[in-house]
Amino acid sequence: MNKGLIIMKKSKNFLQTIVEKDLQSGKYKEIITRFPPEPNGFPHIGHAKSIFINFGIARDYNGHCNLRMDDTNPTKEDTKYVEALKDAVLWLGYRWEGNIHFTSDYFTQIHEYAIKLITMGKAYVDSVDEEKMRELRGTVTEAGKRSKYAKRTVAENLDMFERMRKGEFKDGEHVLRAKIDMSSANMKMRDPLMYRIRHAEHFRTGNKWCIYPMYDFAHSLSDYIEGVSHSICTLEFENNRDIYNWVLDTLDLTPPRPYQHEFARLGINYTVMSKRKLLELVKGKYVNGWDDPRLPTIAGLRRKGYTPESIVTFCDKVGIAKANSMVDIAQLEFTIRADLNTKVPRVMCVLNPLKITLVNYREKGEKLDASYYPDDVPKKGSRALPFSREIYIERDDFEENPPKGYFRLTPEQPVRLKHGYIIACKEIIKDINGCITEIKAEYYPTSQSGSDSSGIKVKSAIHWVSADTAKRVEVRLYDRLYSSEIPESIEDLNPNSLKVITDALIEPAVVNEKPDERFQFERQGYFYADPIDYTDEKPVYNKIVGLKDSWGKKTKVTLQKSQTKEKKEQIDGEVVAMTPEQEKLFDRYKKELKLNSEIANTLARDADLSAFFEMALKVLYSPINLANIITNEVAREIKQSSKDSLKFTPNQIAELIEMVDKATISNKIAKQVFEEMVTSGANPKEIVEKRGLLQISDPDHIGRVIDEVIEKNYENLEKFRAGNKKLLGFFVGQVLKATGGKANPKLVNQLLVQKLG
RNA sequence: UGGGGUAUCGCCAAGCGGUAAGGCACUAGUUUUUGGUACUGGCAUUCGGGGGUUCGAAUCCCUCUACCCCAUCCA
Repeated sequence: MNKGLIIMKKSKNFLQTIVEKDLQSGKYKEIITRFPPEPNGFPHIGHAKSIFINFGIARDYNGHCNLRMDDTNPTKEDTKYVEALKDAVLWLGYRWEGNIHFTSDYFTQIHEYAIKLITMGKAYVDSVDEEKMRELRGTVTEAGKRSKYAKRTVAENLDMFERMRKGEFKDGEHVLRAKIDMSSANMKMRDPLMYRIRHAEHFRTGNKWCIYPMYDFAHSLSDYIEGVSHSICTLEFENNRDIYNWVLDTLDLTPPRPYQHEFARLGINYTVMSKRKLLELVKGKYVNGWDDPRLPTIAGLRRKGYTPESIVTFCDKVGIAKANSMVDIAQLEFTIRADLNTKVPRVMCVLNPLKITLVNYREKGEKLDASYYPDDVPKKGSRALPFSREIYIERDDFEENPPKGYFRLTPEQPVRLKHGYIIACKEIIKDINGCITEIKAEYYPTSQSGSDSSGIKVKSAIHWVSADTAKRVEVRLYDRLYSSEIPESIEDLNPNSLKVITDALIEPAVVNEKPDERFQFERQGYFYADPIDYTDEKPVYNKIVGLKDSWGKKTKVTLQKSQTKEKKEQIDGEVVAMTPEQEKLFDRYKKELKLNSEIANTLARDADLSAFFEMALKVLYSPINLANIITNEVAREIKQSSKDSLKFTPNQIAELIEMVDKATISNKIAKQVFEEMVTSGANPKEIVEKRGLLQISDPDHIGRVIDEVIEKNYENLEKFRAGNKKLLGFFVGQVLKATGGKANPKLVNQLLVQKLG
């Protein structure tokens, strides 16, 4: 892997956090991940993200990553896709551990696990048809029902399952289902299918099996069999996590076992990523095959000229999180530009030629020495660049009636030929239609690049080729595939996504010397010698990406974005009404105990909470403080664990609040103490005593600490005095930190305000 | 509609009670024989909305809203 270029992000993503925690706690001694695609389509940049995550985490934490083909559906999968998947991983620079794995390698073991589940009474053979099954499954709001076949005995199930395996039944006649819960709120848990009959030839196991395990069953077990520690997948599998856990838990396997974690899949605007849509584009010949450079497939990106490093960098830069997101294609384009900028030679190629005759130049040409790299790219190399009386420049680089701010050649404005001379326009030749066919110009003999003594100032240097030696080449200009940011259908395709120029003119060294396969065509963009269609007779270059073009942007009609970001008015929904009992409680809390409405409301609506509160209140009559901590802190713990497993009691909470009331400890400390009560179940007073958490309310003491803090943070003091009042919080924090959180924060605040003035 | 998720700048994304990181995009300027690159500066008084707790809240509590996923014998 190219070490120098890729600078990885500093901040950790949530998966790395999980992995580190698991490593630290000793849950796993090695991190094992896997990249588990189904070989039923060509990998795209979304797969690259998954590859980056799985292989990347394995590498970062000295573990390993398996490449596993999830081949449980013989009717869809094919070996040609496994080759494409292998290529993608390798090309991106990753190596998998050992051989490639296949879920089909585990069919025998998975089958045994299925039998075990049947024996445990946790799985059964169902024999209803598809339609009936759907009906029985219920809906998201209504519970489902089990079919009558769920009552089959273990022996019967064993027998039926064996007959399924032996091929005694036709497709769809029977299935094996896990016996979980037909009324589960999670639809995925309503007795999910484990096995179905498929009399089809599998590309690896041939006709050995006619029953195949379903994803949920096979995937969890394959992960387990491979010793995977972190099973990382995309968000849409969140609901499947319950089955994943169910399978591994009920089988009671020897630990350690894998756990599933989900991240958001990659979305990029102006393109599509779904297998279905990609297939449609290829099948419908909207593009030229899976490696069409306009496609976001790995093969396409690769053929277009993207480097693997740039794609890995891109994956790293967009980050890994759980929010559905749509990354701007500009981000990808930036990454490849940044990569290529420091790597590839600059050459000149004229896409749309305009002939220039240098009327004062001699008949015989000359060779100019031209570096392949600009000064800011630390690479060496140059070529002899032919120059002659007749040259071609880009049609865009001449304007008869230039707009304001135009830097290139005009009747009045001279321009430099990159690596060559300065020229000035003398005469414009037009055809009968008024179309410019040629420019007669003069060159300044003393203006040669590198030894210019002409003293002429030009606004820009343009690219060109010498007419006698230029080579004709094909250039394929690619633009984004879709013209709409979030494409819906074929109608959104960009009709100009491919523009082929068959007669571009390139300087000869590019095809003769072939200094590289990727180039920057000076002032235009990065190009790649097409790996398939390129021949010495007919060189073909693909446009990888254009250069940033701030002139083009300026001249284009500025498409205005409505910058009036009017805040959308948010309509609040109805809050569920209180029951009469709750209402009564609410009134008492509010009127009698003087709690504020919000606290009273929360308390009154939650029976567990109010019960806890009432008990604490009997011990200590300090309704407001008690209610506050109970609704804001205790509530969380009550919600998480069932009431009885709480490690602390209402008595202890009362005890804690008593200390707050007496100003023995501050609110801040009270929260700290509470945290410890939650985990250890110790008595609050003991905690305070043991850890010496008594509040410091001595102004002199605090004052001394403040002075120290101010001294250490002189810069911030300046800023504060200059008007950055937010910094007060910073100072309070520092003082509190210095006293181990024990200083009385109110006092700290007061004193700080005085001292900072 | 039940369940599971997610909301921090135009687009990504850190942040885990104490000064709202960073990148892309945008923008202004410097350098430049690429209108490129590089460099410098500007880009969130505010974290989906509203309340509450706290000396102090993007972070804790309550509540509402929006979006995504789940009712394939696909993965």
